[in-house]
Amino acid sequence: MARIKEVAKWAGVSVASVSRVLAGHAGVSEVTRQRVLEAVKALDYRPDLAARRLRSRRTDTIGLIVSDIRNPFFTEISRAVEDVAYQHQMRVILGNADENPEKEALYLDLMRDENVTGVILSPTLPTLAGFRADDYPFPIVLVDRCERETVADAVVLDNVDAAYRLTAHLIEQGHRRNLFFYGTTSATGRQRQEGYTAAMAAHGLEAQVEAVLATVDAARAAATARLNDRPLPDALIASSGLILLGLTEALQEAGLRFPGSIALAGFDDMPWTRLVEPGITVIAQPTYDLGQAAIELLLQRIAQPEKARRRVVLRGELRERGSSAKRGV
Amino acid sequence: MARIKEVAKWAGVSVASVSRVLAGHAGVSEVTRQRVLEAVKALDYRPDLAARRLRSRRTDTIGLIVSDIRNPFFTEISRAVEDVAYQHQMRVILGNADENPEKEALYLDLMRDENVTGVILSPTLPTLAGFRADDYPFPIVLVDRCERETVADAVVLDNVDAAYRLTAHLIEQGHRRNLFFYGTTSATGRQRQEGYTAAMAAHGLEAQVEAVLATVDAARAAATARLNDRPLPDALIASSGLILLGLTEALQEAGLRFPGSIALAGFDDMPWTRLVEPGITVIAQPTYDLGQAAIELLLQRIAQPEKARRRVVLRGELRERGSSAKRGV
DNA sequence: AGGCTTGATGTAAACGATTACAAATTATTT
DNA sequence: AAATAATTTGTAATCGTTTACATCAAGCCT
Repeated sequence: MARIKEVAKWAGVSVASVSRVLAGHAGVSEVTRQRVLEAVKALDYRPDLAARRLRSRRTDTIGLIVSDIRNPFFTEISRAVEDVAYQHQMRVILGNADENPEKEALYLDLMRDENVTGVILSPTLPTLAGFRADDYPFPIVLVDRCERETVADAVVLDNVDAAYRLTAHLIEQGHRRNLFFYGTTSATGRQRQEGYTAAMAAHGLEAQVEAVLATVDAARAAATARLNDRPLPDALIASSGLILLGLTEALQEAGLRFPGSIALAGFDDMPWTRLVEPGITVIAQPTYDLGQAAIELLLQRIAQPEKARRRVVLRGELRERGSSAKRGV
Repeated sequence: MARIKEVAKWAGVSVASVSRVLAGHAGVSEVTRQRVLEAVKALDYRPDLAARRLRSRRTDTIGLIVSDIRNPFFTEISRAVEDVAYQHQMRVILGNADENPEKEALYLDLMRDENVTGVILSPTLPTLAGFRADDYPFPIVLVDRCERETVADAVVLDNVDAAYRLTAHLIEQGHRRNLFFYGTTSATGRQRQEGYTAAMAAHGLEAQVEAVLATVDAARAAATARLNDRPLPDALIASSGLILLGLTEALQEAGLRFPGSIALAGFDDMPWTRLVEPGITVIAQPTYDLGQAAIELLLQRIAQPEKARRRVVLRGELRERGSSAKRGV
């Protein structure tokens, strides 16, 4: 394996010149530049990243901490982050925190050990409480989950608005007794619940909410329990994709068809929401865009550490499908 | 930020002793061990990973190269790999090669630059052709895709067997004219096609196969075209989750119900295969186990480079659902 | 008691790059 | 043509560890 020393010797220049050429620094003549490039090619030289990182104190690595990569929402975000990162010759280290604040802290620690250039984080509520980006030795961009106050750069959906529109749509379709299921561990659940409640109130309807763990199983169990209510709710609303899956399973197990027996709607457009007949009405999140925006915001923050905090808010898209069809009178 | 030097001074020992204690090396007395540990805690010392990696020439990092993390199959594999890796204090670098051999080569190059300890790779067919693990400066474990010859450590499904069983099941249910869709870019498609063909032949039936790009869109388009055939096939079989999704969409768009108009079955059990009524019959792959086996195999290979090559073969599980129900005579 | 292991510790040389600084060369100005 | 500025190059220090090797003390054996 060739080292910078040998490249320098081959090209008949000093190691400094080689380093300068490879770093793209100015102040090196065209003739040596060419000679160095030739030597690099001839020897198939690859700079040793460990050495570079040690001396330069830059790792060109960013950390991505999410709850679970298997959640399609985060899968897509991770893909976006990786795409952009690699375009900028940066690496990504992923952490699955499983909605567990301790694991989040653990991974943040690990990111410190790795001396990452920056972190993208989708925090649980406990971590978010009292969170200050300044407490960390690297820039942090929050994604998906963030309280109102601008305590860190963030990229989020307009959750209140999206939930409002989804709920209003159901009401317009004649569904009045709508039961809202939301996850307890993330800030989005709360915000979406707010939007739901506001929409209900705006139409003079009483809000009914059910807080559950943000997992498929918990949602299914909670829904199954509520399906014994009489009269049945007009509609179930899920504040996330995992919960929507749980509700759908519960309805199917209970033998309830939608929208005939009960209407259904929720967040996140997944492959199957179109497929489950007659299609499930959802708010589609611009997931890839969220991830892309997050890393681009992070890269900007890295380039300009003193710039004012920013908060990017994206809008969800209502996709009307059969599951919310008009209620017969 | 504390350095090893300061820890040594605080503890009243040499840097060598500190290093030895932290590396867990033998030959250090209990009293200095304790003193060093105390100092580490007091100064909140974290060894600099770049320096460590430079000097020790070990990165404790493994590379994972798959086609697309958004394919649930690989999402799950990646989660398994990361879980085990972190348990062993190792990092994971992910590469999405998008079924593109050039990108695969690019990521393999990148892994070399990163001086990774090992790589887990799910190669395309072109990369697999003439692939030799020995050509790389790190151990490689193939996952999911691998030709017969043992040219590298590998963890795969028994694809021929699984496809055979799936096809045989359909035939037993009375479906005789079964059309098999498989992806052209991966070795699994071929192997599954073999199993399918063998099962058809064993029952005196003629195989009918359709090779498509392994994407949802390509599968949907190909299926839509074939749905004009008269008479219709008795059943469609998909050789992968993405293709199965495409077929399902095509059937739904064509207004064909299964198993009434046509039966359906395929590979990969996904959240929605249960949900799309009356449920889709699939071969469930032990995805997490595949990933886990792959990294464990890799770790063993790293520990014992000279050990004989190994090939782990896992078995798929047939999950019978409504979509393959008995055909009325 | 003196030589010989054994075990614990310290010293200093790596690892392979980047980069501050000095030196050398060339171009520009007066 | 000398003085000055600008550009290009090289030397050597440095990043923070690990680890080969030397050293030293203590225990054991004859």
